[in-house]
Amino acid sequence: MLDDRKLAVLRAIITDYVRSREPVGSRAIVDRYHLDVSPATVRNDMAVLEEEGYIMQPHTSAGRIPTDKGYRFFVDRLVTVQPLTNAERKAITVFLSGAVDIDDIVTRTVRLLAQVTSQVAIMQYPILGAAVVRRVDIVPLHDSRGLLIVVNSLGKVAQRPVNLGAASEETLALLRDRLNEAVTGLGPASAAARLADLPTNLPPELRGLGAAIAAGVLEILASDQPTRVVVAGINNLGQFSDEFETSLRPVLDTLEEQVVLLKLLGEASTDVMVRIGQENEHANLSTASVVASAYGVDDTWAGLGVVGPTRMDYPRAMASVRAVARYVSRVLAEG
Amino acid sequence: MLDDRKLAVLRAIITDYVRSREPVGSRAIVDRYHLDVSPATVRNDMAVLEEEGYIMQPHTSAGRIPTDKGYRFFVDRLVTVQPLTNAERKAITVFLSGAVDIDDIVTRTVRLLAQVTSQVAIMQYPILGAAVVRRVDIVPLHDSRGLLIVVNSLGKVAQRPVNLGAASEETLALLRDRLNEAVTGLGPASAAARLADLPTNLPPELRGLGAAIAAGVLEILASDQPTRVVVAGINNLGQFSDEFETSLRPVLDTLEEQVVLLKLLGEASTDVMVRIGQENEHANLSTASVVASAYGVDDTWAGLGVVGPTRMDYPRAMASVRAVARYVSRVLAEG
DNA sequence: ACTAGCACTCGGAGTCGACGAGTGCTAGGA
DNA sequence: TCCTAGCACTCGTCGACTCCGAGTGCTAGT
Repeated sequence: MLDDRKLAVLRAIITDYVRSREPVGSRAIVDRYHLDVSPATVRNDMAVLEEEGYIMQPHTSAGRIPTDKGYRFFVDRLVTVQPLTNAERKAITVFLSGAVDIDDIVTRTVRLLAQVTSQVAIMQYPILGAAVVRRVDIVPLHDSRGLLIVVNSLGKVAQRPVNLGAASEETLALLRDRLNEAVTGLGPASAAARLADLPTNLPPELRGLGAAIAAGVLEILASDQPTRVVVAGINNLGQFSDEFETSLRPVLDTLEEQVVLLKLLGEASTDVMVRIGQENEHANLSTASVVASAYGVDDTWAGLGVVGPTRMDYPRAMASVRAVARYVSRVLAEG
Repeated sequence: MLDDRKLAVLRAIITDYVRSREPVGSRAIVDRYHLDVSPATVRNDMAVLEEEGYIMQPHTSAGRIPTDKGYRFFVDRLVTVQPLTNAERKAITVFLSGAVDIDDIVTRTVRLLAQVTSQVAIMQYPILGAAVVRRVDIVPLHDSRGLLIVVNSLGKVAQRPVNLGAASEETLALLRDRLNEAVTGLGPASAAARLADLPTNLPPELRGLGAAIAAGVLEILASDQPTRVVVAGINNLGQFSDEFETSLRPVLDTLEEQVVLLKLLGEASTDVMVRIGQENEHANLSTASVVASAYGVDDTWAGLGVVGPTRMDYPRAMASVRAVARYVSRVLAEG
């Protein structure tokens, strides 16, 4: 149905249109890609491609532009993801290796991705479900206020305020030791189970406080799930100010909505996922494409990717997203 | 020089222009503000105002629009900052009071500000210089990797990776105790001084590790200064897509540059600071205005504010920024 | 000091036609 | 059967032109 030349024509149309944002005509194709046929032949091929829904004419007497379906076909069948250049790999590793903690890793990664793709980058905080608790701490601040701190094996530090009443430093030290004995080295689920028993093993006068603290730690363990999404490179949308024709308003709106972004990234696969235009569930993104991948360690994955106009350099975006996902996974595993 | 009526005319021009984004003519003013004079009289006044540089004509036969100088005069002399409505106050307190930690306070505040002003909101992380160290912790993760954690009296938790070599848990417990004895209750400066002595008070075989750890804690204390800036409400720029006529690209670019934003906010005063158009040092912001205020507790202040087109509802923005700064200061002081 | 009247300016919207890129179709050739 | 040359046709873009009206500045009069 689609012979090699037709595929070449489709590829040429997409490539040129991505570069120039202008409809591509038959003559331009034979010129720039020296196919050894005449424009008329290409026109016939284009008629077929249009019939099949891969390309369309914005106006009767204009060249063709790719449809969502065309991009999809291109991504599925015509793309060979080229690996990044050595310089790019180098830049990535250098940039990521300087990070001092998890927050920093995330910030750097998302900025890096925005920069190498010249698109808006989004990244979900790592999901740390598989991590085990390394330490629990109770820190008095002032009056009866205090802070519960939980550190896990991946270096993630979570905290929550707690009311300590009039407990003495000795009392807190005791509680702290008991807590650490109970949960250190356990995953969230088993730690939660142990916490339930904690108050019963305490002297009666400490049970109230112990229960409050156990509840606080439980909250921390539970609240680990709804991770945040970080965005970078919104300035890159500037270059497309006329791209998202109905102004880029809806896209900006969407980028502010954590929930939508989380959902987007939740669909990321271990390789590379591409959602093109209308394929996105969210109406605001019907003129946008998302390229995302999963990253993480062990069996817990979170998403990361870029958002841009459907007219996007998919091979490049896919390569960059995949590379960054791999490198950040490695950094997480090591650090 | 400028009698009452001329001031009224200036105020009318600014008010109408902010609403409609269209040049304001003499007839429109007498109609909408029932001054009891004829359009011709207003025209004479406008001629004077233009001579003085407060307003200008975009085209020979168009109405007038305010200049930066006109806005400046308006802000300095004509604005009476109305307090917020009760509903607004209520919304602010409710929204902020649900925060669980400092990160959360910042995130909520900046979103809130973006929402009530319908502009882009920016907020510097609180400067915690006056806080005292509450606890230092050393947490082994795996292999020789570990994490240093410093908690201060405001509940801010800072962390940094550290290489622990082959130290046993007992060794770490000893170091931990010594560290806490040394610096708990001290401000950053005096804590830093004590840290220098720490290794000399240790058994010889621990001095190396002790020095490494002391250095890490010092880093944490020192790195507290270059605080981050958080941005929210970029989607609100959508409504001004034709406002920043040369596209909003430069503004978006600037919003991604932490350094510039920090500098902007560094100038915030305890009441409200307004920078209009060209008054901004950064060239990218020459068509934008910044309304900022300082917030904080004790004697340490950080900045928070909004960025928008020079055509901005200054009275409203000023009132909102001031109110939010005050409420968040209160929340910080309490929590 | 204000106002009525008037000539003038100039941007915006609408019309028109030339231009050209690109098409689809048909007839002829490998 | 597939490709090509040629050609008539479509239609969007661009510049030139006109018209309209909002808004002005000025002058003379109250």
